Amino acid sequence: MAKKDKITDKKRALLKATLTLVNDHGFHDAPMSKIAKLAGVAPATIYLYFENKQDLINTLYLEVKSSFSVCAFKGYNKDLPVKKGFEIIWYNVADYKLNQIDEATFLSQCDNTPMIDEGVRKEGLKHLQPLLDLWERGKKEGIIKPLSVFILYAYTIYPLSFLMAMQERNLCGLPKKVRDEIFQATWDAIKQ
Amino acid sequence: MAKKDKITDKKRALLKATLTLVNDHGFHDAPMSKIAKLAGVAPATIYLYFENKQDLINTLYLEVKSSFSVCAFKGYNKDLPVKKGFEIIWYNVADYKLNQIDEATFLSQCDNTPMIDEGVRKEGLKHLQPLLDLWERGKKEGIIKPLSVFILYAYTIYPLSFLMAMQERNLCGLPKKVRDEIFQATWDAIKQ
DNA sequence: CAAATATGAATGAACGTTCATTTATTTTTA
DNA sequence: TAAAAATAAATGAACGTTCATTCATATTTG
Repeated sequence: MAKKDKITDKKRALLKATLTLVNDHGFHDAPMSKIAKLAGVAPATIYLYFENKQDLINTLYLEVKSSFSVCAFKGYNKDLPVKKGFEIIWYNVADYKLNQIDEATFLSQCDNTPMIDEGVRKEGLKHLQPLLDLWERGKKEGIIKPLSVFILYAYTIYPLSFLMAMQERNLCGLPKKVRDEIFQATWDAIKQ
Repeated sequence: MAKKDKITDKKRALLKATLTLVNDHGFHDAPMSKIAKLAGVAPATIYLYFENKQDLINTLYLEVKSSFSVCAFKGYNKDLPVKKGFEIIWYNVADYKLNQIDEATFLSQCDNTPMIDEGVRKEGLKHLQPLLDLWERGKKEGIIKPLSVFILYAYTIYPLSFLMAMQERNLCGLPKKVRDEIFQATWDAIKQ
């Protein structure tokens, strides 16, 4: 294995370990010592790859947010009809939230605590632009209600976070048939 | 002032201080020393009213959750027609989330981090029973889609948490007219 | 005055971070 | 190419600080 790859490997192991521990116990109950141990590395080694704990968390946040966006827009292009395009993105997001549970749980936690620096959080929002554009087009074409993007987001993407958490606690299963019902509810909420 | 009331006062001050500090910095960045100082009390005094920090947090959670429920069902009774009853509850919840911001923010944080013991969290859910009963009746009468309570919750109550957070960050205003639009989206999502 | 209430200082454990070394790898030299 | 030198990567122990909690003492109350 080339030298460059090895470096990346250790960094990745640290990010993964942080994800796991923060999910299980929260930011401040995920001590650097445990992160290091789980990543198979000495505590001091973390500081070769990250400035400090906050930098580690911020980096992880942007990394995960970015991978989320890549998934969200797989198979999507802006020339598709509004409903079809929305359907593709929505199911992508649903798949992500229900399969990449660790990553999705981490993002939920970040969105609801003062864990992430506000600037970094803004940075992570940029990835969603294609969806905002799609909504804008849908409104112009009279297909989607003239609601703000925040409301559209609150009713199409955000509920999935809740359902993911419920599934994770074994309170609620979400097979394909149910996901289709959920999509219908989503569409009913935002369609004109 | 009677003795009993004084005790209650100090306890209340401690709970309020905890709420504020946890909202601003998160559970583990809200040290007992600062909680005590903000409540105008010596650190040791906390332990006269609470077993330990986790007990303080759990108590606060149940307290807030309970006051939330009281608000949610104000003016509601189970003999109202399904849509009317739902409308009353929904607007109550919306008012709570948009006015009692500190309490609502705290609950959001609790719902998305491992801050609260799982047992205590289950305890806090019981208060919502009248809404679950209303949904059940709505389904029987063919007014509401036959979805699980989790999905109904995800599409009617949960989005308000997101919109509250956005309003709090000054990213989005929510005047009466917009709240009415949001209610319409909610109803479209769950109505048969 | 005795019981209840409250205190501030003290305690030990745990934390993030640093630092003097060691170990591994790469480059230079003969 | 093989030994020597230089550099990079990684380490574990140690530091100063902060934390939740306790305790001996003081104040308030009935």
